[in-house]
Amino acid sequence: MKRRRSVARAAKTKPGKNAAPPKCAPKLALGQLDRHLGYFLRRLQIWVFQDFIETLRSMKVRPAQYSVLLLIEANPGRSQAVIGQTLGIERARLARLLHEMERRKWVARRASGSDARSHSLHLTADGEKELAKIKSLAERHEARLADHVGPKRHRQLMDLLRDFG
Amino acid sequence: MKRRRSVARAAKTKPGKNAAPPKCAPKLALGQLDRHLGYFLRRLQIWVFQDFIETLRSMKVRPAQYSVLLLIEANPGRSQAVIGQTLGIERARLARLLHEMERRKWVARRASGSDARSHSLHLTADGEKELAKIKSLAERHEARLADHVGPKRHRQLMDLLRDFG
DNA sequence: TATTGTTATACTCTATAACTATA
DNA sequence: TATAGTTATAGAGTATAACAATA
Repeated sequence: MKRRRSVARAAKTKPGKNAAPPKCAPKLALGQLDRHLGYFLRRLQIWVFQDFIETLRSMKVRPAQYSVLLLIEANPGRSQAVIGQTLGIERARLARLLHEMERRKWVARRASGSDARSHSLHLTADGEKELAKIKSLAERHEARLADHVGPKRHRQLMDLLRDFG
Repeated sequence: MKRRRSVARAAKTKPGKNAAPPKCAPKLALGQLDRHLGYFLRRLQIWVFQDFIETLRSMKVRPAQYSVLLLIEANPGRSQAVIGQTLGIERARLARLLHEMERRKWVARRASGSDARSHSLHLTADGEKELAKIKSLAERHEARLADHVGPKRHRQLMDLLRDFG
């Protein structure tokens, strides 16, 4: 043993794959984990995020960005505070997120008429055009998800989760 | 406006609350978000993690650590590779996670008899004692979760999510 | 005094690369 | 050559603190 303190210093020799290989599942006992809804929720959530990110890689859009774009589209002119509260995104984080989307010319922050402190958020023409493409990829992702869990289970989960909260 | 470049430099005056206030929900239109299972999955997942972390704050145990402890308890002697694959935790991250748990004297890494490269993982007596406390707190969290979504929905979600995968 | 948006910092988590010891 | 475990680093995401402008 003794494998510590002897490390890489940006030597760069070969690519070297390190990602978790598919392999056969080892099938361990889950113990108490089997009684935690959060565990199963999280397993599926990981799958969803990975598939979403993979499916939308060409557009370089992450789940949080996508949700912000959709919310601005459905509620143009609202403030950052309201968008952030609805999605549960910290206003500090949302500020940086929007800065990036402004840089990409997808979103415009205009002065609010009623309150000089707040910005009113809008999609640009470019943003709307790009969002159309993004939405079609997101639909492809959703179809894959329905296929992954089974169409019936997909519908049941949607019903259960949507009409609470 | 013009609120950029004029910033804090560890001035430290007052605590100042910055966290998202509860407030009344602004009730925005969700648009296409309403058709994405991942969105609702994530909303609930965020609630679960926050409640779990809060409930187990006194033990300083996070969800990933908890899942590793349970899996070692249910499968003593297995290797890091197998534990990590089962939980979907990168081996790099698991190594640091276990380093921390070893420091706390909850987990012991022993040499494997069959393969000198791998470690076999076990709970220490201390680890088992602490895990008992942790599990009782985790049960309290699970009860709160059942209360949050409703006992019936909790059971339905568990059934749907458990028997797939 | 409180709120909106901003920047900064620290920590967790994920992903990847590179290294060692061993197979 | 491949695998198990380690360390390092970079990027998201979360949480918190502090600030300027405004209410």
